[in-house]
Amino acid sequence: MTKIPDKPTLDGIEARWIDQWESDGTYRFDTSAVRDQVFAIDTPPPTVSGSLHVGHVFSYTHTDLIARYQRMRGRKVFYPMGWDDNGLPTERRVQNYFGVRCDPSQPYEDGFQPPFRGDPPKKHQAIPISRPNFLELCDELVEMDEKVFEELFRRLGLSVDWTQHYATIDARSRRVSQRAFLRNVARGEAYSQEAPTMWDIDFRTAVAQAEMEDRDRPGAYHKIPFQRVGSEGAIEIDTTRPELLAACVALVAHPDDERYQPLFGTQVVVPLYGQTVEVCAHELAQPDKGTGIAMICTFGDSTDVTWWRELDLDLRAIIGRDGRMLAEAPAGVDAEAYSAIAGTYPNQAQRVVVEQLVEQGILVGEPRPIEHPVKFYEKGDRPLEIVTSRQWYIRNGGRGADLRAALVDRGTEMTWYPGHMQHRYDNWVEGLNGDWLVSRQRFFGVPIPLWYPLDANGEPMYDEPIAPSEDQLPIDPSTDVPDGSTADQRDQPGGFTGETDIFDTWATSSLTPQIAGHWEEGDGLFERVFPYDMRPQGHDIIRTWLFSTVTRAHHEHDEVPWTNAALSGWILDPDRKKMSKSKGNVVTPMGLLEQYGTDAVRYWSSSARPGVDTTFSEEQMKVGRKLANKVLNVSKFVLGFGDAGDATDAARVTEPVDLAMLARLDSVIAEATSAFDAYDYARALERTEATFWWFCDDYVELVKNRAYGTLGDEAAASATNALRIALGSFQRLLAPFLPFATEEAWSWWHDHSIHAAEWPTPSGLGGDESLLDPVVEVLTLVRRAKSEAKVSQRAAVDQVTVSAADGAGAAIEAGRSDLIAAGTISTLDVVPATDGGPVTCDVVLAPAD
RNA sequence: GGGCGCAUAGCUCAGCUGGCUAGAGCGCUGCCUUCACACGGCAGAGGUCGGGGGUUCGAGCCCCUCUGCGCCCACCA
Repeated sequence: MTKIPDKPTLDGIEARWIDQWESDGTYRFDTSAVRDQVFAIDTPPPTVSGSLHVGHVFSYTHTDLIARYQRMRGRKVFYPMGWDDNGLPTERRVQNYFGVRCDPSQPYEDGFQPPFRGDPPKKHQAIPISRPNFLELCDELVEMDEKVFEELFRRLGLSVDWTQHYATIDARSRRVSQRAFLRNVARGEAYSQEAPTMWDIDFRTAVAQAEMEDRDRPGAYHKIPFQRVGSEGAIEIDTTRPELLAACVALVAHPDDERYQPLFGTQVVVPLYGQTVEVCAHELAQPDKGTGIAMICTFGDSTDVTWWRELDLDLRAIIGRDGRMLAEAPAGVDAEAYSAIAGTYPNQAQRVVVEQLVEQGILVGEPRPIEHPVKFYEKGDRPLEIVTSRQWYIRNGGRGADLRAALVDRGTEMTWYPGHMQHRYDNWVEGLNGDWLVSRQRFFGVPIPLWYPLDANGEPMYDEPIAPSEDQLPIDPSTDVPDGSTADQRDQPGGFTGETDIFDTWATSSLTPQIAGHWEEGDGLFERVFPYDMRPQGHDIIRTWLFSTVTRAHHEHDEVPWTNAALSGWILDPDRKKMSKSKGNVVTPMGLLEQYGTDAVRYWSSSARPGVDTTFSEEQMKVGRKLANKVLNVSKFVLGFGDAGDATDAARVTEPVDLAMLARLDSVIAEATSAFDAYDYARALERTEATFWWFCDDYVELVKNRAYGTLGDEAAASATNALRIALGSFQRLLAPFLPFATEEAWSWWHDHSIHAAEWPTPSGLGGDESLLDPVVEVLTLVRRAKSEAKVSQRAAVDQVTVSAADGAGAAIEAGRSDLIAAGTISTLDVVPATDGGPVTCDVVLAPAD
């Protein structure tokens, strides 16, 4: 217990309590707790290489509200924190920050110093460095970034147990990720395959379906005739990608299309390049699109892949991994014609091809511009191409109806907040069109833990991968050697070669429950936390993080990884514009916390309903600051009555008015509790806050004279005990939202943290809640009379005549002495309302002195 | 093309299974420097609940329909 300050203030409150909580271990997880006592949270690991923004403050506050509530309900809260630091975003940030790029052909340089640490000049040419040097810089930058994130999250008051943290690149994460994958391989849930895949030509890596997005891009239909073989005439097709004519392997129309039925099975000649292709039939061809007949290229889009596979067509690839047209013309294609586009990018090739078509009089009419959706990697700048390569996949139902149905069912085994978010999950799973591509041709990530034997010719035998044993994990197959082999057998015929690909970041972050819970690490933690109680996350990553986590848990544990999914909404700019960057004064999360105070910013976050997109509002933060201030001031006032200490005596609360207040408080406790149980923290706050202001503005004003002792000791004791009981409840009801102000005020009369205190329960004293409304109504009418007369609220009143119906009249009688004191009233008469209408007042002010 | 969400005061939003006169905060207007709080308090003005139908004793809430905004998904000829 500390002394109540004369002038309570919110300034500097955060630093003090953050230190206190840390040294007291207030939020430390009890590792001896049994599963039933535990509330486990699968915290989203933020991408540390990204910038901090108010969205972090927003959604992480929501999780913390639930954590604090559950802790006060007596649950042992498992609330870890992770950092998502592996993967492409980190690589990109390292390149931009240090002015380097990874070139695996470079030798390692001991003690390498990058040319820059932050902000290389725009003209700077990135310096190529070795993969190990590059990874060292990744580690260095990630460590810096994580410090900044941790500082913000601590300042935000997150009740995280910081001893339970992980990073998706750390040894435990690599071990868990590799172990889970190897088990997938052993059970046949993961497999490798040489196949056409979506490919980003700038990052030079394969991309999964979940990471693709459509962007509208201008294009143009080009009408091109294909001469028929062995008969007169030509077939006209429309294409937006004339540069792929060299890759054309067939034409295709719908089998029911009468225009083309006579042509099925006949041959046509591809313009410019001369290869002969067949006219085929397939249901995916759309008669109403273009001319109703399309050219199939390997590969222009994913439909081409389907046609190629199902119609068993030739492969005539022309786009390489670097996105350029291959140097050599494919089989059957006129080499001289092809040489005009060899080595160019697709957009350059298109210009060349269209010129040739025009010069030779082949193109029919003018190209017709259109706007059409084009597939992009969500982090990429140029359209995805389709390139054939060997990749690893994990089955996710995209190629199997049974698994797909099972994963849809998993969605029904958890409760979604808000409920309609489940539609997005169903939508996504049901729309999958391939298994989950987990391998990436990148550098900073968890290595795929496999080697391949090399045959006598030095060719890898991909179907017979060599796996390490689980006790060897984590490994890096590019430096580690499989059991029974020696380092000098690496890359030698008859020897082995290491897998060079790494996992996509989602392949590891899909295992956050296993990583945070120390799955198979032998310390018994996992059994205490899995399946988790809550997965909080943004609705934008349902198709990635949420779905992939469900998939991994389904394969490994045959269970859902958690029972409740809580989805956060987005932050919108008040002007519906880009968040303030253009306005010069960038809004940084830390700046907001410093300007308004943490509690105020948390209040704004807390007032947003779960899953609802919310306007960024500094006004709301001001309101929050006001509320936090009020908590301090009313606490000081209430605790100023009577003895110090936390003792209250409910038995001494005897006045009907006081019992009525506690009855109202009981209702609010019940409402807030059930709202929190349904993850609706915003409703809990709204109900609590409204009642708290009513308590401060009306109830306290009404009874404070009595509390001072003007009506005797018994009456005073009733008021002061009721005030203290209510104060203790309000402080605890508000504690999840305003952890700092409530802790401060609580400390004035308690020895232990409010955040370890028990969630309030209804007093059950049986007061009549309806009693106070008529009393407060009279108080308001008296205040109005004074306000309209433009006199001080302290001004004396000679006579108040209240007209009220029976019930209201009785209530007002119960509050008579408090009303007289609060309103400075000499005579208060209550008369029955003649028409049973609302309470009215005739107020006669005392003459001014 | 399929799916989902939103539309209530000038602004941001509550209004949970239909039920007294539709609420809050901000903003606005007026007043009060009252012994917890001027980072304050008191009071006031302000709404045909997006349009149109329907069910019902009764609709902001349920049904149909239209309009506008936003999001998710879909094979890019």
